[in-house]
Parts: sequence; structure tokens; C-alpha cells
Amino acid sequence: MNPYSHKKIEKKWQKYWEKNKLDQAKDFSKRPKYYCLVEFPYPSGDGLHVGHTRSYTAMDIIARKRRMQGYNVLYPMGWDAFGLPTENYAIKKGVHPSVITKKNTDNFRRQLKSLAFSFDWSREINTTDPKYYKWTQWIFLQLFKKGLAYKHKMPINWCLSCKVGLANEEVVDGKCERCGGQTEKREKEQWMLAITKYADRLDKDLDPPAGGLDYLEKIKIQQRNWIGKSEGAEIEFKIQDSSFKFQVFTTRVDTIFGCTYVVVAPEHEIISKLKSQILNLSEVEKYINEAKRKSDLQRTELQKEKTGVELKGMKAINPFNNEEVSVFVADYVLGHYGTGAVMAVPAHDERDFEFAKKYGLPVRQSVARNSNFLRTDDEGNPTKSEISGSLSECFVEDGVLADSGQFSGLTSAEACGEMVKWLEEKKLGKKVVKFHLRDWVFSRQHYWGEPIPIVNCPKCGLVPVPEKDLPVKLPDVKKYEPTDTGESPLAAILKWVNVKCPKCKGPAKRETDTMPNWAGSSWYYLAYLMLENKKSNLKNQKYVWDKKKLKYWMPVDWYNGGMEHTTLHLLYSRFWNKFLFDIKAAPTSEPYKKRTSHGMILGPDGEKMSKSRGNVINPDDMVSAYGADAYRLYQMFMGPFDQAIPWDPKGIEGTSRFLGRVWKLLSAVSYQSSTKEQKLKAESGKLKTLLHKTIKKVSEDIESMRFNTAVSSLMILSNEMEKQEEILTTDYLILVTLLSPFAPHICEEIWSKLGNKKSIFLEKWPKFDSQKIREDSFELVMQVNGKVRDRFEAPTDISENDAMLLTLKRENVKKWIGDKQVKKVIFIQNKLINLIA
RNA sequence: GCCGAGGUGGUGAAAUGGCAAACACACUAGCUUUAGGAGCUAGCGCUUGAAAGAGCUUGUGGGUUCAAGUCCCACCCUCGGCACCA
Repeated sequence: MNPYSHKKIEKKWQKYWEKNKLDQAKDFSKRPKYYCLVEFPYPSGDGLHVGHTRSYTAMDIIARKRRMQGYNVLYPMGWDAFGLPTENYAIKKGVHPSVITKKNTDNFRRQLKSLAFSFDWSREINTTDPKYYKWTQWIFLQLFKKGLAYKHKMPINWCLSCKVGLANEEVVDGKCERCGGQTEKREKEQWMLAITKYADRLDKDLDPPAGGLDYLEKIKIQQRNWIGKSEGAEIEFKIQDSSFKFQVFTTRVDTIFGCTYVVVAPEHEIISKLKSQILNLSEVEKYINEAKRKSDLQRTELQKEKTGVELKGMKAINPFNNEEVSVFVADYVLGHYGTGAVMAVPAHDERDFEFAKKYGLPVRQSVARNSNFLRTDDEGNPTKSEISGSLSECFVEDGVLADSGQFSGLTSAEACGEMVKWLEEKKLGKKVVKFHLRDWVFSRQHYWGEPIPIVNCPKCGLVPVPEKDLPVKLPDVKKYEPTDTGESPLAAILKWVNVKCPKCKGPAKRETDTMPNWAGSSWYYLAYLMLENKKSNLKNQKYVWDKKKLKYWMPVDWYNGGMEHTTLHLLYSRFWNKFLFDIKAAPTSEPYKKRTSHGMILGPDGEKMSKSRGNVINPDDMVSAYGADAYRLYQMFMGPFDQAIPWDPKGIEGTSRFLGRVWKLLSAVSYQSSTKEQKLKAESGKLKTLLHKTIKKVSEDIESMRFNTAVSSLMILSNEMEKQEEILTTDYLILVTLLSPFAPHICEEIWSKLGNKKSIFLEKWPKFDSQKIREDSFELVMQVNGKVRDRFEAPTDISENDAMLLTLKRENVKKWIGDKQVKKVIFIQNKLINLIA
């Protein structure tokens, strides 16, 4: 028999599968649906990355297994093709971005097909297709109509050399991610999406009963931290001899009797409103100007040293004890979080403590670790206690209140409840919930993005483009160079910019900002369900918002992707889906039922793969040298799926060798087992037990994404088969079937070589027989005082007594017991016996 | 600092509280081959020993248990994320 040659065989089966449409999903099939999703790639000029294929292989295995389990499986692929590298290339070479995109997607498609991912290519989508972004724009208009898209003046990151606005994620260490040049902050009107309106639901729906999402726990934790929900209270403080009031936000109302001053952010309105009252105004203004000039980076660098200035000439009044406290302005209090003002309790807050120490402010403890610290008066009521006064360290935990008036003696938890009740009765404050999550900056000053479908009319203001006029297409441009003014290159195309206002028909201008990268990927899982006229050529394709189809397929049953998308993409797309659900455009409130993530593949040197390091592994090279099957198998075998792992160039040789051995087994297969006797033997032998154990292990390991151990158990089975003189066809076919989702080509070839006319992927996934997993005998481990001294092959389910008798006969055991008495026997059925002497 | 993941042979790693190192890679020796390569067979944690064996071994230190890589407590280190969020 010839050795296995992947070169001829892989292409042959890829064509066969495509021709027979084995990978296509059927809308409204009676079989149960299963929607597998992986993150669609940005088609960069560098081609497919091994990191992409780790995730795609894993989901491909799951998709193939589900098909064999009888599901109507949808496993789609497309292109998230708007992006900066393409635009930069266009600027440099003067080529239209769509030309580059076409070239890159063609390359990606070829690469993906060479790896035999069972994508339904009839549903291929592209975010830069005007027919696609028509709907991205449509969703934006719906958000706008509901008031969730709004314009807001805010500082953006500006790259001085690229002359372009950058999103926060495009700025690394204060430098432009692309050119490495210096960036600065500039004020600009930006489009924002009010994701914070959904913050509570995005948090709550992660867990039952509302959502009950099957996300990896660490993904939930990261989402929750990013949303950053915190419950607390807003408390009103008055300014002495003034009608001015302001709110502070705190999560620790219980500590308020320890408040010795208040701090406001430099942006706080108190400064402009009570300007005349501030005695040291020039000092205060100087401080505020300095704070403003600090970039985020500088503020971070300087974070260890807290600074601030007292607003002299005013005092704030603590509503609980009517005490006058001083007011400070300090930039460690953030203007954009909470109310921009805090009550400072140095005894119970690290930051306040540090600030108080630096400026010599009083520290007063009002919560103690336990009530023993409290003193009581003759009637048993808590009084002023010894804990008051200066402290050497601050106590941030919950405890028992002291020196807190009527609330003294309560625990922190009780006090929070009681004090909020008191505040609400007196109308001096209320319970509130705050989030760290901020609204989503949604404009970019780039060319290669979805135009925001809004017209600026001098009379009517912001007017949405009528839905019938969508999509607002990107115009052809000669130069993609950004302008000096911080506007998108689109602003220079007057023919495109100048339009009639849809409302009053007067002269108006189009919005020239485009949407960020995240827009197209925030709803792409729905787009796969909307493509129609799939059979005809691309030009006749259209996307139809067919709610019945969405209802059939949604939600995504299993979504795998990178951990780096947990906070942005995952949250953004959950937000859009919830919004679409609210306007009855999407059938489910959550888009993804289950979310898992894979670890990064590092270069052979253990570092992140990058061109500059020269440690990039090209999938094409691997496929041509070892074949797609060996490549896929190695990716699954290399280590735990969720863990970062360096690529070992030798590792793929191991899986390639393994496939060669499976191939060689073919010549040892007996087509019909000849005698009854043989058959009987094969039904009950050790190999049969192993076979059923392997079915169980591989089936379970795939479900829990322990692909590495699934592969190793297949290796064990194949090694065992190699030792047999003769292998039953049925047994061999089970091995091949279990292997087929991992290594589809070679398995299909073996399957057909054994005379099967239909594809192996139309077969049923094997089931194990729990009776056959039982072994007849096992190796009984014999321990003396917890140390292994001997082992013996014993019949399964041997009784403790029989095991004991066997054990005491063994020379080694006798030697170690010597003349001591056996005091205790520990017997674990079908495992071990331990004699304590 | 906070949150998360992790620390086991030369390497990637495996191990429902029950024989630590399965399965691979690399390495060594042998067979085979005109050669390169591939394939096959055997060995392969450390110490000691000719061998049988004995002792030691899962980041460190304690603890629970007949029995701990696994459970509990404290600490050290590595990686990823966040960044004064009151």
C-alpha cells in the first residue's frame, strides 16, 4: 500500500464536499438547529494567522460532530473588512480600499478552504459591501430615533503625524498605534451611543434567572468588571451661608460620621458657581489648569502622589451631624464618575487617608472591627469611645459603627440600610447605582468605514437619512489622505457632502464621520441569516431582514473567540442585540447562548507572533508541507485549548506521523471477520473495552473543549490496534469516525477505500455501550503504610476479603509488614488495598 | 494596587483525593536504507546500584488524611487584563 499523500487526496475531497453541499445549512429544516459561530477575521494583507485557525478548527470539530449527531448545523464565515491597515495601504499606494479588500478576502478564502473548515460558503458576508452596511446604517438610524445615538463634545486622541482622530484603543502608551507618533487631546463633536442605558441589563442578564448565559466564568467576570456596577447613595451637602447644594456619591454611607472634609473634581460646577466666594481663586484656577493639561498618561504616572487645593472661604455641611467641613478640589476625584464629588473619610478609605496625611487633615474613625471597641454609658448606649483621634493606618473593611449618633452599634450593612432610609425620609439623599461603563464613542475621522447616515441642516439640525435612501454609499475618492482640520477625508468631496435636507429640502451637509470598526461586527451573526439569492452570483445577493429566519436560527448556540474581545466586541454586540430585541427586530434578548475562548498561539520563541520579530508561522507553509489534517490535528493536540502556547515546529511532525500510522492500519483490516469464535472474541476483548472508552472520552472531551486529551486517546486506541494481528472493519471504522472531525480528508479517503459510497460525514456519531466499558480485571495496587509495594492482576469487583488474602500472600508485602500487626485495612474497590501496620 | 489564569521531566503536557509523568516532541542505541529522509524496535524524572531494588520528586512553608499535584492556611514567582471608579 502506498504511504498517505495529502497533496492529492485533500483537494479531491474538498471539491467533493463543495459539490455535494455537505456544509450548507437549511433554513427551517425539521432537524434541530445548531448555530456555531467564530469571530470573522479582518482580512489583512498578511493572510490568515495561526491564531484564527485554532478557533476555527475547534468550532469545525464541534460543527462536524453536531451534524453527525443529527443537527441542522450553521457554521458561517465572512469578512470584517473595514479597517485602518487597508486604508493606510490605500493612502500609500493610491489604490481603492475595496480593491485591496477583494484581493485579501480572496486570499483568506483560499486559505480557509485549504484547511477544510466546513463553513457554509453560500452565506459569506462582507461588512464593506454596501448591501451589508445598508443595515449597519439602518440600525444606527433606529438608535438615533430612540435617542440612543447623540452628539457630544469631547476630547479625542489626535495623531499629529497621521492627522487623524484615534480611538482610545488605537493609542498605546500615548503614541499612535500605527506610526508611533505623538498624540494629543483635541476637543471635537463626536457621535456617541448610550450603551450605559443598557448597563444594568448587560450586567444582570449574565446570570440566571434573566439570562442564564453559558459563558466561561472568567468571561462573565471580565464583562462584569468592565461594566463596573456599584451600589451606593447620593447624599446632599449644603454650603454654609449659601443656597448652593451638591451631591456626593458613596458606597460607604456607614462611614459618614468619619467624614472630615469633602473633595470635588476640577470640572465640578461649584468652582464656577461660587467663584466669588473662593478666597484663593487664583491658586485654585492655577491648579485646575494644570490638571487639565495633564494627559491621561501623565495622570497615571503621577497617580501615586495626590495633589489638591482647599477652596478657602467656604465650608460644607455634613447632613448627618451638621458639622462644618472644608472643601478641596483634587484631580484624584474624577469628573465623569459618580457626581464628581466625594465625602472624604480618611479613616476608612485609602485614597482619602493618603491625601489627609499629606495635607495634615483630621482623621476620625467611625467604624471599628467589632463592638468591643465601643464604650457604653450607664444606660448601655454607645458613647464617644477611645477610637477617635489620629490613626496610623486606615480601616477599610466593614465593621461596627461608633461615634455615629443614633446609628452607633449597628453593623456596616445594617447602617447602610438605615442611613439611606433616614436620607430618603429627610429628602437629603437616595440610593443609587453607578457604572464604570462609559458611553461608546462612535465616530471616526476615517474614509474606510460606514458613513453615518445623518444630514446636518442649518435649519432642521440633525436629520436622519430616510430609510429608503440607504445605503449612504462611500463615494469614490482620488485621495484618501486625511485633512488637517481633523475631519474625515469625506469632508473634501463637496459633491458628496452637499445635499438637500431630507426634511426642508434646503441646502445641507452630510455627516462626514464614519463608524468605528466595531459597528459591522456588532450584528454580523444576524447578517448570515439574511443573505438571499445565494445561488446566483454576488451581484444578485441581497440581505433581507427576515424575522422568521432569525427566529429559526437565533440565538447562536456556541460562540468561540479570543479573550481580547470579551470587553469590547462581546459587550457591544450584546448591547446592539438587546436594542434590536427591544424594537422587535431581533428574536432574542441575548445573541449568544454559550461563549468560550481560546488561548493565543505564540511564536516558537514563546513571544507573541509579529513580523518584526520574524517568528510568524504561515499556515500555507504548514499545509503544503504536512497537509491540512496534520495541521488541524496538531493545533488541537498542542496543549489545553484555553491556554497560550508556543508553536513547536516539530510538533506537527508528530501528528503527521500519527495519521500515517492510522493509514497503515488499513492494510491490517479484515473485511469480514471469518469465524464466529473470532467475532465473539472481538466482542469481549480488551480492545473492545478500549474502543468504547475512547468513544466516551472523545465525545466528552470535544464538548468540554479538551481537544488535546481527545487526540491523545485516539492515539492510544490506534497504538493498541497496531498491536493486533487483525482488526475488525467495524472497529477500525469507529476509530476513523471519531477522528474524522479532526482530520476530515484522510478519514473520508479511508472510509471510501473500505467501500462506503456516501460521505463519512453523513454517518451517525458513534455511541458507547457502558456495559462494554467494564473491564474483566484490573491491577490491584497493594500498599503497606501508604507506600506501593506490589500490584496484582485481580478480577473486577473482587471482595475486600479476597483482596486481603491475595495481598498477604505476596512476598513483597510480607517483607514490608515483617512481624508487625496489621492494624487497619483500607480497601478501595477496583483500585487499591492499603495495609496499615 | 485590584481582578483573572497559571507554576509538574530536556520540551508541550496528562492525572473523578488512590500507582505522578499517560500521549507526543526532543534525545540515545539498534535494525533497515546507496545516501538524505522516512519507517521500525528498545531506552528515557532525579540520586544510588552491575541488577533486583531502595530513596527522593509536582514553586516555598505549614495543615487535614490511611493516602495530597489535587482539599485548607500563609507566602513567593510568571503571564494576561484594569487603572485613583469614592
